[in-house]
Amino acid sequence: MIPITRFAPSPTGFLHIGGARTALFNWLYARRYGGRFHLRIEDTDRARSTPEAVEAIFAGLQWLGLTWDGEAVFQFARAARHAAVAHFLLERGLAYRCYCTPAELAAMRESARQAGRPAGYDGRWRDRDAGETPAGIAPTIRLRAPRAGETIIDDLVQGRVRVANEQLDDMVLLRADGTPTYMLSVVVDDHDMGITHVIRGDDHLTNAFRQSQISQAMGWEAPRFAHIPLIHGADGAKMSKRHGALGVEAYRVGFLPEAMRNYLVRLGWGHGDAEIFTTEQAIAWFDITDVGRGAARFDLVKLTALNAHYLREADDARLVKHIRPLLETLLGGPMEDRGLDRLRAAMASLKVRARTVTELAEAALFYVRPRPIPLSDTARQQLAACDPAFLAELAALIAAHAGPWTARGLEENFRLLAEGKGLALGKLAQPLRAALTGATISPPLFEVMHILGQEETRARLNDVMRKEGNI
RNA sequence: GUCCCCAUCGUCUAGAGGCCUAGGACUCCGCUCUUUCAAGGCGGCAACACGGGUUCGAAUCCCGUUGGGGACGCCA
Repeated sequence: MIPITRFAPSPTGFLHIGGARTALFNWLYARRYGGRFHLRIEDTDRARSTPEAVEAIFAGLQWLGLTWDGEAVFQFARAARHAAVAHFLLERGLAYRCYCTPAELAAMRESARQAGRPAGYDGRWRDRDAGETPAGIAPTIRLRAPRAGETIIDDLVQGRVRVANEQLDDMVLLRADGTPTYMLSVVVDDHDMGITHVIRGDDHLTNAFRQSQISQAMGWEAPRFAHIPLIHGADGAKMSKRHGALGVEAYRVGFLPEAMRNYLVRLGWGHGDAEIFTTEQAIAWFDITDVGRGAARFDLVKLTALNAHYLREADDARLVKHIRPLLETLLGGPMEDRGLDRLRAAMASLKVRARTVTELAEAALFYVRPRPIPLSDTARQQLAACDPAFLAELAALIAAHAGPWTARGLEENFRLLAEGKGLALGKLAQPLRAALTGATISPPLFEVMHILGQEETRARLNDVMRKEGNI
């Protein structure tokens, strides 16, 4: 069977990390078996759905590279079809009108709970005559669900799960205002869209029982279900929009999409000892039946480690482009071409030292800062502890540097000086590093000097000497 | 309260009865390399929740306990 999957978020907030993984699994499964992956926006909650959230979902999926087939389906637009299905069931006697008020239902739930019974609707309108209908109350339409027996789901992840039908109540299909409920809409849309595999969070597992009852009533074959475990936060509880989850856009600045994909797919799924692999490999290896049943915790530290890896692998020009806006924000203005040239030259050794794009930008900042560059506290201390005469000596060496201004040539020169004075190379490298980068840690010093150029190097050292001399 | 699901190092996982004195990754700690910091290389700490079965043999199968999670809406 060629799978047709779907990701069906409700646009009531950002696309959160758990939703992103659900989308990823659906996408992976469809790709793996040459099927199709659809996007359906479940916007039937008119009060809470927003166009901004729809945009956030589109943007989040696009960022992750999870392209969907065809046009996104907006569920609300199909409300008439959903209502028609409800009426069809009503006519067949497979559904009925219920005239309970919300207050009555609340009281029902309360007393059921007190009595230790399942807290659902008791079916009091299930078999009443039409003549008994109260005036002035708009009814809902409820499914006439089976009362005996059990409903069984053969879940691709959870295995065979069964529940006694007496645990399930007669769910509302159509609200009093005539709009369909989620439960109905999902079943109708999945059917109409030809969805073969419903891959979603296992918070929907109990919904699957109800949905399969609707399918049954309509005489439709229910899709295969695969309920994947939720992602939990660091506290071990469900991560959701309502509970501490961040939207994927919160990660877009600092993380690479390939890192996020790799991280997310490893949450609940693995392929032997494989830790770092391409999306193509993931597609080739992925199978929904291999997904584990235990919930996984979201671990930012590991995501960061993965991101560091992908940062090192990433193309230099791409990263320069990526950090440019961050840098311009830090700088408070546009960057000169000269700065871009420096970044391109420096990126190779900058990127191996950063774990996030944000860190990368911060570490790159000294290259593009206008003089005099600010010094960190530790850099300042190192410089203050330095004999001004020594700094002058370094400056002289720089000014007098003959031959090509290359990392290698500079290193040779400074090694000679160090040897002549009986000093370790670090003794002269550190004050220079502090002066040129404003920090005590940086990419290799002679590379920095090379990229900065002789003039800038000389000037930065001078800045420091003047200031130190004035102390 | 009722129902459902889950349970291997701190975290993510490998493991589908003997290959397990339980493997990998992240974290942490050493060592190495080294002009700083990284990266790299080498090494280390660290787990089958507990109790019963089944079996010649169980991390792997069954039952129970405990712990965790989820669902119980005219939300999705």
